[in-house]
Amino acid sequence: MLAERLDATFMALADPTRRAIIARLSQGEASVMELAAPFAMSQPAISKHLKVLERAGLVSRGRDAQRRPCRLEAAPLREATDWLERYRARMEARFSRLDTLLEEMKAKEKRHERKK
Amino acid sequence: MLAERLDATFMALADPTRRAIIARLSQGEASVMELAAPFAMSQPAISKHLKVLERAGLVSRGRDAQRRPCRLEAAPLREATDWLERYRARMEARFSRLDTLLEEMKAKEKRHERKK
DNA sequence: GCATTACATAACCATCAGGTTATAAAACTG
DNA sequence: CAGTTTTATAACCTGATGGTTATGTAATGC
Repeated sequence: MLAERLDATFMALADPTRRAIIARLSQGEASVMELAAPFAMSQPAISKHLKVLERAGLVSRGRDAQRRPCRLEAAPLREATDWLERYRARMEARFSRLDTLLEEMKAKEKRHERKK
Repeated sequence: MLAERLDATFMALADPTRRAIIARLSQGEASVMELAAPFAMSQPAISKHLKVLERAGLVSRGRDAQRRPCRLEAAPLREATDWLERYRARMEARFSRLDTLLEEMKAKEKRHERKK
């Protein structure tokens, strides 16, 4: 289901370490050691973060001798962007259609009804 | 700091109930009761979700008698989208520049170096 | 075969997220 | 003023997150 993928994707994106890993991987593959280097954090911690990213489908891994190179996957990023864009568009459409005014009128009306 | 706002925003988006609330609010303001209605969940639970959304700046609230109407805010949605787009673009640029091939060549070279 | 490198897994711990019920508070209603 | 509606807060529980250290495992190099 889409909802669960979005759960996993947004959850994965909600951590600065994981976003930094994504930023790094957007410039090309990297091994776990390479990814861990910039952080003041143990290697298992990075492995855990990678598993979270993998679970969300954001990262896939290959094999090169002992290394497990990580590659960024586009699909979940696209799904997340699509979701955001959809509701941003909907909101802005409402705004530009001046529904805001209509809405306020309706709100005042409701208030009136309740008072009656 | 930007990172903390992104933390809060993505974290807020990582829950299906909160995404449903955002979807609802993209069509106009709503009170807490109205937002709670579709869910099999207590009112305090919804209030908590709203507080999370508010902390991320995704939702702001007004006052109409006892009601606290919720309004969706565009800024954090835009920041989140921008972040996603940035790295998606970077990744796709790399792809279309055929860096993938260069990368594989470099990878093989490295493997060679290590073996030497 | 043995040591090394790169990574994964297990066990553990503290904190937080997401829900509950019960209660308080704030504003209207009659 | 008393009662109702709407929302917030407090106290509590359970399970998941994010980190640690210690250990296991798979592939390579000598």
